[in-house]
Amino acid sequence: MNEKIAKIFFEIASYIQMKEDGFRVVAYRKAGNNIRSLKEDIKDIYERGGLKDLEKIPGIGKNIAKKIEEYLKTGKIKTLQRLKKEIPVKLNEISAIEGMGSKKAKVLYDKLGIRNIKELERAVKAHKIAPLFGFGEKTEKNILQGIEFLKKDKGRSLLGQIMPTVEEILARLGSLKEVKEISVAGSVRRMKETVGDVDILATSNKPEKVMDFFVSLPGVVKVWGKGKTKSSVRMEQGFDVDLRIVKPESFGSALQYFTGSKEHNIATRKIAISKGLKLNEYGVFKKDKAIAGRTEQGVYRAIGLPYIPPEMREDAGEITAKLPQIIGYDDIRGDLHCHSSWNGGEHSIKEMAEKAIEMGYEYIGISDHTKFLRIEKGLNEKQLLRQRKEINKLNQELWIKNHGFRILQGCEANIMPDGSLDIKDNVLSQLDYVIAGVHSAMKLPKNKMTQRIITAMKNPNVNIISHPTGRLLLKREEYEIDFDKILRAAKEYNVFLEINSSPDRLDLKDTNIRRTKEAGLKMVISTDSHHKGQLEIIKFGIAQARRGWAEKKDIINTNSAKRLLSFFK
DNA sequence: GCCGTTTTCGGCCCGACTGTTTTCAGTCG
Repeated sequence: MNEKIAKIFFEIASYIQMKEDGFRVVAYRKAGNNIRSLKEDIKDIYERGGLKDLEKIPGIGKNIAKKIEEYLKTGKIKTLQRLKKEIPVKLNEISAIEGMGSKKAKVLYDKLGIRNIKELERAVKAHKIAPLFGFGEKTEKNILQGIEFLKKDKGRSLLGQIMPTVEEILARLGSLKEVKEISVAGSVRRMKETVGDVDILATSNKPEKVMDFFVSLPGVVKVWGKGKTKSSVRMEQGFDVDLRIVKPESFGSALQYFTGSKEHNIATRKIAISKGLKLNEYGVFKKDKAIAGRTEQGVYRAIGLPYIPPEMREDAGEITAKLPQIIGYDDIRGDLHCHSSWNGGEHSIKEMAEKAIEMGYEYIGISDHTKFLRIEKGLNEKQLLRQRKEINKLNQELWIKNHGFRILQGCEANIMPDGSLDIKDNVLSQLDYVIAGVHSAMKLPKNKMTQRIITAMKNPNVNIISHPTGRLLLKREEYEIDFDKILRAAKEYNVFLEINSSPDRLDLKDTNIRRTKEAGLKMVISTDSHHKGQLEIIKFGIAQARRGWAEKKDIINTNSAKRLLSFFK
């Protein structure tokens, strides 16, 4: 519910912004952000304490509290409906294009009557945009590029966005006594960074009952089809879920078949054929006799292959190669990229550390933004040194010592366009480690961008490059860099590349992870948490590392703090 | 629209970058 209500307030803010740039816009955005990061469902808060408790949430006053109540009671908010009626522009759609916001959308609507992407695309192609005041040739080109980019990923969602819903569906179905076995399949099981639809597989002696339950799950907005073996629904977040019920003796082979990838399946079927066998979703067959199918392990064994983890099933050599022992989901011993309340985040260093201890970590690295990033309340030299003192003090406290835990201090310094950092070296050298990252001027030409990052790597204080290629999934391309040159420099200057676990980054991506590993370099898996709950997204970074065939030894934060720090020497 | 050991009114919201302009608005982080 929180995410849904937060989105509505962001939407209201954007519609208001079409007309005016005022503090109301900021207020609605702030409310949206605060609702999004609530630990408790806002519905529960309301049901327990009514309007009064809603108003206790920072950024939420009388007015917005009332709107939340209105939504919880009626399922809509009149203000938003009125705004949409007044300006019938699909703002969500248009502002999904990089570089497009409320103001530009307003001009396009006023001058050309453009209401959605389709009309916008037509206008761009007819060159009606460039002559408008404030627009031009470049804008036209950028819009077209943005639209193409959106189309390419149309219908796909971020894995991290849908995962909570998937896990909930699995839990609900799994709790039915009629369900024997259950598993997610498809690209979700392969932990692909974006997914089209969700496939779930189950066995049951009462399929009708399970299907009845499935199509009436909370959040289902449309039932595409419902049968005894397959049902398909649309969830309110905009993705589809298929549930298939198969016979127990075929569960393994069906799981193998529906997990894919398609290319991996073609390759495995060829292997089967070469051994005089037949592999399909019902099992592995010798002549007409099933010799496997009950379990996935059995299927791979029957065709003479080792068990291949789902994350590796992309026909990227996994069939023929000697499989590495890829990193496990429990191998990480600490998180090095975490922001604290010093950056305006919700949680103090202590709270972040407590969460890390709860997760079984041995250390946490606090790496707050530095001064160039004003909006993130970036720290200056003085503040970093003050933070150093606070961390030293915390490390002396019993609750930390008793856990053998340690807080490390880093920072995430900004790499300026010339490759310099925004913090003086004599301060950087007093931290336990330094992350450097690009947060501005992302459209530099390839050689300049490459040189910029390499210059930063040359700084002897720099240990890690955060989100090295700058991509934002479904939104922004990587910036142009010569990745091989970056790898060579990383080796020469002993710098580690980050695998950023944020579901919209996952940067490095799987193929770059593999290249990095093959170049003989180690990496670090981090969350870039701005909130203690986000420490849990490490699983998406680990998944990406597994997709890139990284082993435990390739990831430096699978080591103890002591060993880890020795890598930075 | 929210907020208050200065306050119930008057602050809050910064800077770089881009693509437009010829001094700046819009967007993004």
